[in-house]
Amino acid sequence: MRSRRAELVEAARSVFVQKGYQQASMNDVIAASGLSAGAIYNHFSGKTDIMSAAARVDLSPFEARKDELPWEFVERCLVTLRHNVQLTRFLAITWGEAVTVPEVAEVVNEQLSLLRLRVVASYRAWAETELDFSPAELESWLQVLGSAVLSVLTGFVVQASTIQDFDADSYFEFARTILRQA
Amino acid sequence: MRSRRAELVEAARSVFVQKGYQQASMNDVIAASGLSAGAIYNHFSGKTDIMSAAARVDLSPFEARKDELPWEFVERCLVTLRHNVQLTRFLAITWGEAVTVPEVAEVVNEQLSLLRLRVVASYRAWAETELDFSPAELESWLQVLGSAVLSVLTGFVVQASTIQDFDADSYFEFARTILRQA
DNA sequence: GTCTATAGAGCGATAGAC
DNA sequence: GTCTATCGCTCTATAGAC
Repeated sequence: MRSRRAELVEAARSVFVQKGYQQASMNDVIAASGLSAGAIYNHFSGKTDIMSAAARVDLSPFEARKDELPWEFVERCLVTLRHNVQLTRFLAITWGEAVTVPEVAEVVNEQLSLLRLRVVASYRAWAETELDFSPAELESWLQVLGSAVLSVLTGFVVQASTIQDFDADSYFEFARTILRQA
Repeated sequence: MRSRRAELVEAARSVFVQKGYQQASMNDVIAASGLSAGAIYNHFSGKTDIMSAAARVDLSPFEARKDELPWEFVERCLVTLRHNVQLTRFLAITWGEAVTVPEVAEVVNEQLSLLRLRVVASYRAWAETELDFSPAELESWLQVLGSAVLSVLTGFVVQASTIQDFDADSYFEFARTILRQA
């Protein structure tokens, strides 16, 4: 059974994704939770506190599976985003909020850095058995590829959220081209 | 000489980039402009109106020059962003705001679509003299390349704004690799 | 076209009962 | 741990003088 705190975070997130963090009022969050002001403030110190908790989305769908090739992993991340419009919207909102709210910035930095680590680890494991790089070459190659993958993922989120006639198919074709060129 | 309206938009933008659109109050904007509430509301119908005006940033640095190769054009866009941290931050904030504020969404959609058109036009002009595509192949290739370039640019904005130890050099190396593979 | 003053609503957060 | 009631403040926007 889910903890009350997790329940409140989920309610808050559903409000933030519709209205944005700042335009959503605590009354909105309270109404969505089905509880009362007192209940919320017993679990969170204030609005910023619940904002940073909401920003910490579940990253378990963005974890490489065993025996999954690096580009399969990344493409699965993209597919997850494509099929979860609410999540994609929420990420775009959150990244914008991170620029001006330090508590959100901390969470976003943490999560994007973790995602980069996972991507790099996936490519490293593959490269060590399949490619013939010197250690220095390998690290440099991994840095560049980390930038590439993060760009593919963040680019998808921004464009899918803001461009009206966004062409996801062209985007996937581009992504596949990038990811496989080892 | 700059119009009063443009002056007010500039003041508003300097506030929004520091505090975010919603957290900035009209009093903040009024103070930054050096004028008064009455003056602002004489030129704008309300806060949303001045927000959408501020979101419409100057795109003239993101225009291809004559005889500029496509990847030179895109790399110059990246360099412009790299050297203008305030602009990069502001774009990240604005794209987040676009998700929940229709008036901002309209501007962002318009500007990113224009940018894509410019990129595609630049690559098309080059491809027509240098490459040997059939018309159908060319259009498909341009779509994919448009996605690639927009991803490079939006990815830079998001990562530079949110990742603490963002490595711009690796990013540029990745970008150059992408853009030149025709 | 710009000013000052303020209306009127909504905000985040708290107190105290249960 | 959750409730209701409410405080004190800030917000956007307007009115009316100049």
